[in-house]
Amino acid sequence: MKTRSSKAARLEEVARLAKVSTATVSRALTLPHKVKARTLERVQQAASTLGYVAHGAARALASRRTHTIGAVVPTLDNAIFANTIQALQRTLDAAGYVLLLASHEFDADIEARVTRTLIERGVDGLVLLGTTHHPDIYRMLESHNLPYVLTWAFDESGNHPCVGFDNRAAGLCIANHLLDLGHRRFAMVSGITAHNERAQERLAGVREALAARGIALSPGQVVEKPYTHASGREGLRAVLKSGDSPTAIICGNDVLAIGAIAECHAQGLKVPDDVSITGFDDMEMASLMTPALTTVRFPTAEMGVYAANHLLARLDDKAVELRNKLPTELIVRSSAAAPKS
Amino acid sequence: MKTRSSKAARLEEVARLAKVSTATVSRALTLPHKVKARTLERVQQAASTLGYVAHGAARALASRRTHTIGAVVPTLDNAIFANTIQALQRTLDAAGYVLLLASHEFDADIEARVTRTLIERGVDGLVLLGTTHHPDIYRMLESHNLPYVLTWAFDESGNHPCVGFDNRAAGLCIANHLLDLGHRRFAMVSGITAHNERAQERLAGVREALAARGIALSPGQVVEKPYTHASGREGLRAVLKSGDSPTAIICGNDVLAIGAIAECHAQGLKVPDDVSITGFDDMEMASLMTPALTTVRFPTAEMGVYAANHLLARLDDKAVELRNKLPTELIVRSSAAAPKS
DNA sequence: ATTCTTCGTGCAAGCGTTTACATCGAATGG
DNA sequence: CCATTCGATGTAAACGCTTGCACGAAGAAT
Repeated sequence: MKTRSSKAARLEEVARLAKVSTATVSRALTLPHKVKARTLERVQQAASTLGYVAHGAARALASRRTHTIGAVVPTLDNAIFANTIQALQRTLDAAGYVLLLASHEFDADIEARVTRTLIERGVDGLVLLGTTHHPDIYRMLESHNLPYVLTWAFDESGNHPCVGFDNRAAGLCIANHLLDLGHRRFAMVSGITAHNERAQERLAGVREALAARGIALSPGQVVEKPYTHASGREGLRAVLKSGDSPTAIICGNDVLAIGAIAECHAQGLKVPDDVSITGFDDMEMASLMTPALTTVRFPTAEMGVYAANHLLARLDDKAVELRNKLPTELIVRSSAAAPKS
Repeated sequence: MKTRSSKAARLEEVARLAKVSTATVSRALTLPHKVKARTLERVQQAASTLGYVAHGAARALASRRTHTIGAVVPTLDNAIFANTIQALQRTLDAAGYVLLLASHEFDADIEARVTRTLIERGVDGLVLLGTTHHPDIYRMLESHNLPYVLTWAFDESGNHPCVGFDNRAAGLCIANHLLDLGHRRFAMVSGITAHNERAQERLAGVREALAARGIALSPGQVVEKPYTHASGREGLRAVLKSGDSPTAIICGNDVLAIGAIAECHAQGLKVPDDVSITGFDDMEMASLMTPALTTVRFPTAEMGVYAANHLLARLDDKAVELRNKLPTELIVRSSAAAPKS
């Protein structure tokens, strides 16, 4: 390997040029109020003429702080996660922190491995997604005494700091909306519920609302699919084939719903005339399509901001609330209407 | 601040437990073939019982390698960038590298600042987007002798390693397609061209194709807008208002095109019957909407993979091609058709 | 004027690894 | 059987910064 950083200036050289000790340079750069104005100026001058850039590893080793926050997400391919990460990154940046990012494509073992890698690379805090995680992850967080926050999650046990939504309430809400429109024959294209309490809760909420009106979802009326457009199409075909010809199809998120609507169009079905379709999340796309999607809005960017602020506060030893449940909101658009006849 | 990592085991403790020196433990963990099988086993056993996790900063300081790659992108809110980043992250992870991510929301000064932050935090290589960057950025790359690669860019000067597409050819291609369909009255809702050679090239390509058939784009027929859905709607209104009632509107990317189509629907205009609309990028959404979007496909995930492999190869001192132009492809769908009358 | 603070700075000891170099025993070749 | 090489391990010096402590000067209090 080539010798790197061959020309990069070190603290010592800045010190020499400014005619002070390395300690003073260090202080001038990180605690400017601790040095005399004149000295500060000399140091800044020297640093800038040498193009000095601090050596993060050395700094981290000595100070035991990396000013880095790690985030582990399933994927960035879903715009809704990307949205949260974008807000997270922006908030961290404003506070002088940097984002170390990893994804695991919904695989718990990969998640454990990449989380370990992040901890190893050195993070001051960690943002996780969901409440269900490999036990190794919690063990590592524990033994490193690492601040963390779970997002897209509301931990009922109260053991973990978290920020999320009430997915069950969201499920209830959308199902009630469809019931109120007059629907009685339902199907659901859910996300994969295994190891995903968000999907579980949404489904449970839907079931609860239907049960309250004496309607049950038979196994054939629920299919589980990964959160992709293609799966939305497949899911729609599957529930249609199952025979009960539902008038309303509740999709596990907007991505599935968009796929489902595309498949309806491909099959010559009109939405919402022939069938009503709903989603969850309210991604930006939801309002732009034709028909515009009826869905439940989750303030995802706000969640990223909250996660960042939560960690920043704890790193500053400020008090913070342990858990935060952000409000969701039913967004009525045109993809769901009263059933015909 | 609380004492962190209080319980985290260090190399020395592993060494003591395994009854070897710290040097041997270090070697066992990073160069397993350098130690005897029996010793290796003892060390691994000790490391695992102590739950040892290496201290990245110390490792980085001593070895002068962080196994971290930085990426600076405009935003993750655009799915098309998220897509590249996802592929980048996945490829890096497979090679044992981690991704440090920053975004700048299309602001050159912020870009310079966050890039500096990434270098400071310690990266072995850097992925940048586009060819136009703050001079400070190139200066820092230079003085730190840092491998980097420009993405979404093809640097004609040949001074920078890069991977990208021929945006001008893409512009030519889509314009010719519309000309071949019989369109003669055009408008373009372009991205902001200042500091963005991708947008510039697309526009230039369109102009070139039109010019070849004796058509010019007047100032009123070109509006520049940020890459957001809302801007797509505004852009559409603007070009419609300009008076020439174009039969074909070329949008600077799919996001603008999606916004433009939504606005057409809102105004009661049929696409493609009343007006043809095209995009660039071929995001997944493009094929799912109604009407499906005619656009130019850019292999964005592939670009992320290439960027990762390029840097990994250079970090291994392997030879790599300096520049790579990935192929683009016209995707004909239903949002563009022959003009009526 | 004398003592007590406070302020600005320097000295030097780490921070937890990696990695030349040294060492030593065993294997190989003559 | 000795000389040479080699492989496995240990010793200890970096790596570039932060920070507790010490120190002297200057201002405040008595």
